[in-house]
Amino acid sequence: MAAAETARGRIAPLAEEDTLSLGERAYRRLRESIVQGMLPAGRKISERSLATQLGISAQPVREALQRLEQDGMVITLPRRGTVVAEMGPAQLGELGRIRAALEGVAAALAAERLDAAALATFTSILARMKAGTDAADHDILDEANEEFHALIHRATGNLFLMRSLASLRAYDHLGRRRAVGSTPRDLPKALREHQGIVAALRRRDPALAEARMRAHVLRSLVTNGVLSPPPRGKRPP
Amino acid sequence: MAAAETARGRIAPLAEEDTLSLGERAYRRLRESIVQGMLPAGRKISERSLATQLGISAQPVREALQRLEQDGMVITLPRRGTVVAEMGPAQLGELGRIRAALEGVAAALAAERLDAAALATFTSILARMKAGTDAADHDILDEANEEFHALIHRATGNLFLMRSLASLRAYDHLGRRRAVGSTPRDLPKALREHQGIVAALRRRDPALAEARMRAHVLRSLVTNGVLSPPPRGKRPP
DNA sequence: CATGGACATCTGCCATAGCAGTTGGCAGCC
DNA sequence: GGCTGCCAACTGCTATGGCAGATGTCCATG
Repeated sequence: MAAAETARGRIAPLAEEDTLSLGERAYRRLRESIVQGMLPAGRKISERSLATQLGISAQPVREALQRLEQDGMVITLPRRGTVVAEMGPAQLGELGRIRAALEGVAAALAAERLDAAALATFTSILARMKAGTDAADHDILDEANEEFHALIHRATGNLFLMRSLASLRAYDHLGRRRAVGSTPRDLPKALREHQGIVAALRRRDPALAEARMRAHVLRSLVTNGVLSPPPRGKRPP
Repeated sequence: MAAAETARGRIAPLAEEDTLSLGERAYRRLRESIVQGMLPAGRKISERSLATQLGISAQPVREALQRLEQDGMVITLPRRGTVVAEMGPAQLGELGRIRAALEGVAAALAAERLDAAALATFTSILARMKAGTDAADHDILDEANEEFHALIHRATGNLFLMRSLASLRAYDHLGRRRAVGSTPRDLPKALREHQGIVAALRRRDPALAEARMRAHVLRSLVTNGVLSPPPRGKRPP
């Protein structure tokens, strides 16, 4: 992340590398700037000034801000301004629970539509997860985990689901900060959960895949500190 | 009820009906046109021609189309055009299952945050539902049902959830068409489900409220024909 | 008749300019 | 000093124009 490395709140101009639209690039840049910590909550954002900072017009910036508002990351009051939304622990927890539910539905849909090629890819991903777990290599684990979920999302073929989950996963890096160094020894637990999900997918059992995926995401959120209590049912035995 | 009815000397805020932005109005108009059946699937939409039809500029139309693409209702191919997305029964079913999951999360969150005033409102809504069920009055039932869910959504206080559910509920009128005249006699069943959900909310039992809400939405989708099979568990005792 | 290439025309995308509503502050009055 | 009203400087919002890329047609060429 060398390009966007500037003073706090300052956004570097957009590089003209890709063929993506300016609005799309501005959207990704801004979302990254928010979840990374620059552009803190409550910060005022002006279409014009931000446009000059990015070296583009105000129109693509406006589109990016509207998409960010759809994601809940900014709030714009008509004729008054746009500010970065406050994201307290409570709201992060709610978004986590929403994401857990959606990941569950995605797993259920994937269990019905997955083809052989995707199932084979899971074998490779699980192998890398095993290696990363044994070596306690967080880089490998994060990358494999990303592919794991992305593969499931893609397998659903549902654009709405993919878009929603992409928006929600962006919040991950916001709530994970405090627990970055912890992750004591529940890495094997996460591995077993992933294996269990893949097993359910192979059996083409939507209900089981959904239950396991949802439980996995919820537990992951708990160990990462964004979801404080295990929301256990009221029957403790 | 007079809108400006406040304390002596107090002036009520202005209603914000027609102060909506052109982009927002174009978005709602287009979404309505799609779910109502005009603008059928595959129809090409041009920013410019649509702008002249609406009597506005191309920029607000563009914003509306982008939001519709986020909702999955249109697909725009860069430099080639924007077309109304195909919404087959399979996709409508998927969106229904997504919505069922999100409504469940909304019910769970509402069970934790609901205040006394909202709980009192549920009593009134349930009474109207009872009356509508006895009279088999679909207009009353639809309106009460709308308020029922909207109240739960609002109680969560989660903007992301509310936006997503608002987008998903728009598809309802797309899939319900064939079953409009049927609705044989499961109206009492829907009433009991609503009552059960409210009971769970009163007990502040998030897990129970979620399970009941999700089951209610899924069954509603089945009787409306958008979700064909009852996705029963694989143990048919 | 079949085929290929140039041109008119369409598309989404972006830049510029100006509008109307909001805010903050400063002068002027009580 | 405290309050009122005005003005300049913002803000988001919209209109207009023009850009490059994609499409379809038509004529020249084999």
